[in-house]
Amino acid sequence: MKITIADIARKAGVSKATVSRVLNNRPEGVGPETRQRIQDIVRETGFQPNSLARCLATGKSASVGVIIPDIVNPYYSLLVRGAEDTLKKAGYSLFLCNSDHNIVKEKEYVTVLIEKGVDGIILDSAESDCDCQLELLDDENIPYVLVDRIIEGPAKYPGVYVDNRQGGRLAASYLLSKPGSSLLFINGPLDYSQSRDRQNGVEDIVRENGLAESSVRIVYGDFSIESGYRLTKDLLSNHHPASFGSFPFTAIFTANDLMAVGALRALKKAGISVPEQVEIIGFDDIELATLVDPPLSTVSQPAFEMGARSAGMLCQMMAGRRPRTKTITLETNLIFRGTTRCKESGKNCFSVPGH
Amino acid sequence: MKITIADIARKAGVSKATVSRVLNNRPEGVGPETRQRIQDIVRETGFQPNSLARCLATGKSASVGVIIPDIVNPYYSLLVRGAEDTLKKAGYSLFLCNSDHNIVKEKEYVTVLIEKGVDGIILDSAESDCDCQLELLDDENIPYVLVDRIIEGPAKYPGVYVDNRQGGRLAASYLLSKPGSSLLFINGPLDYSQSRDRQNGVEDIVRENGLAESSVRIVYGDFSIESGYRLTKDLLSNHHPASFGSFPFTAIFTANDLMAVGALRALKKAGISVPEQVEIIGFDDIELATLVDPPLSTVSQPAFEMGARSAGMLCQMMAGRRPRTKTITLETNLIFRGTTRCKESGKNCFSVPGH
DNA sequence: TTGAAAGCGCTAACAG
DNA sequence: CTGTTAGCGCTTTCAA
Repeated sequence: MKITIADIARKAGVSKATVSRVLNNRPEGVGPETRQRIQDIVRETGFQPNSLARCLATGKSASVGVIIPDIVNPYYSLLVRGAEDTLKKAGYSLFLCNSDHNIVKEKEYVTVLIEKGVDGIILDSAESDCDCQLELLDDENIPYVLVDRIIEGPAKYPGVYVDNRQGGRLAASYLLSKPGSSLLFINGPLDYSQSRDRQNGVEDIVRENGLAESSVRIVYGDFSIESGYRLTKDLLSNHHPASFGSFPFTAIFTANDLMAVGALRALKKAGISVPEQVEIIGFDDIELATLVDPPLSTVSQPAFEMGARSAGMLCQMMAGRRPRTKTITLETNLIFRGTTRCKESGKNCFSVPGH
Repeated sequence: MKITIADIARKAGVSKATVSRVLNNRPEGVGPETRQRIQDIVRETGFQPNSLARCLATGKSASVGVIIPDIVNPYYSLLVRGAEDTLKKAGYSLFLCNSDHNIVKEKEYVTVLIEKGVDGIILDSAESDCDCQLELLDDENIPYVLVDRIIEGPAKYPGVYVDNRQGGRLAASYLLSKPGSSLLFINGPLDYSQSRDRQNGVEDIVRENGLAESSVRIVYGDFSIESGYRLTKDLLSNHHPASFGSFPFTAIFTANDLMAVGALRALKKAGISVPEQVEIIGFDDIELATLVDPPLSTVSQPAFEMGARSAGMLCQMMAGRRPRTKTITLETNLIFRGTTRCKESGKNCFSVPGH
């Protein structure tokens, strides 16, 4: 950071103000040949303005913070990618922050980001019942948009979500459509709003179709492959030992793909064929879903788009415009692959046999 | 960004300088009770110093840029995670930049980062024969460390790499250890230094053991699952059609895990059993490697550690110390899983049968 | 059309 | 121990 605007001004025999004007492409206030001369000098010298100084002067930093639980999780890395792409187009840089699902780290990051003078924040919060970070942001008047995880509170916060309840409905409604079907729902921890919503979705279906309570059993994993495996295996061994090769449910729905992969593995190991004997539907549609054998049917979440949309919304807010809508809810989609008997969304998979 | 150091100073009845001293925990120069009083006021008011202003004054920004090809690739996200963790500990924030393997974008980002006043840059470069970005950095006297990809040039650049040649040797030496073995090496594009090095490694083994040239065949994919699949399939169908269920090589080595997954799939589809008929070794050790069936044996790269080490090195440089070593080369490891007949590193898998 | 000057919020000598 | 005084590099009135 050697050469400054003052150097350019001196070389061009003008004032810093004039140089600043051409640097910022202000149409008025500079004669064409003066402008040209300055531009030439800038090019020759390879001068790069110090954006820190500019930010100090203007009060905006052209950077935003993105706080997510963990970039290593493909769902979040896709989301971040979506955000970065649209942010870059709008001229913003991105501070990446991994909270590890830890509300303390999350708050630390919010503080750091405020100090850095970010113009806005995209927050995938670690906790759904705590809005103290948001108070900070509100105090400082820094725009933010929530993503993925809903924070409950008196006020409605701007955010981009996916319709998790609808996703739950989609899966349950397919899996329970055939008479006599029964469902094992491996959900995530209930302190995630996503888990609660998805569960509401499957309960909707049970209720709306007047199904017996016993037709669905809900257990809780921790979103890991291992927990999906273990929970499924537990049911296999607790089941009557004589019935090796059978399973007490006709289908499994899991709150993410990783647990579905675990369940699939447990079933295969027990000699139960998928989807012939048991159908499986996951949630997320990560790349891995297409790579297991058979490829996993799943409820897809548009992670990239969520990142992009939240960034777009934030840009609006940073530009001073109130966004058109305070929250955006994206659709989920049921993707039929190899773990459901129905293989394509095109066919009418929901029709009850015999009708 | 409302309340400033001047406000605090006024409230405490001292000068800005004094407030600055306690803010920065300078031990000397402030009386204990003055210090206490100021700290109290800071706490009450929830004052957060503007780090932009601080940076302008000190000339350092406490942030570094990380440029990688694509955060969606699990290898890079792990690397970034490693960097972030150690950077955070040292008090730095991280600007994330995805270059998409595009040298133009990469240069853009280098420029942006310089303007942002980053204290340093970690660069996983998109091109191995272009060092013009580095000139920029050198001009500005901004420390940087290269990672993963070697940039050739007159000077040796500071960097953290993995011993790709050694990785190639490891795989080839196992795969070619048995008499009569032959190897299909599915490499990546040769304009990647990694590809060249890995190829050198397998060629080393051929030469050192006096094997026939024909014992290894090299083809080139693009690191995608699809290319691994296609390249393997080509060899299957070009092979004598009558010999369905056989393969012209006893083993496959691929330059990354994704292509190995593709190869595995092609083989399975052709009814060739892995590892009984053909052994496979990949490269990288991404999570997916453990999830395919059978789980993939592979040469592991310590992505997280590479990120962490490069960050550590950069911190040294940013602190003004020359790092102990200019380049760090990390070891690769051969991980035996299900696609090799040998299943554990513990056993002497390299012994020639009959000895 | 251009320049002078006053900051943006903080740090860092240098004096008291 | 504490205050004064300059800046850091750029933007932005307000005059000229």
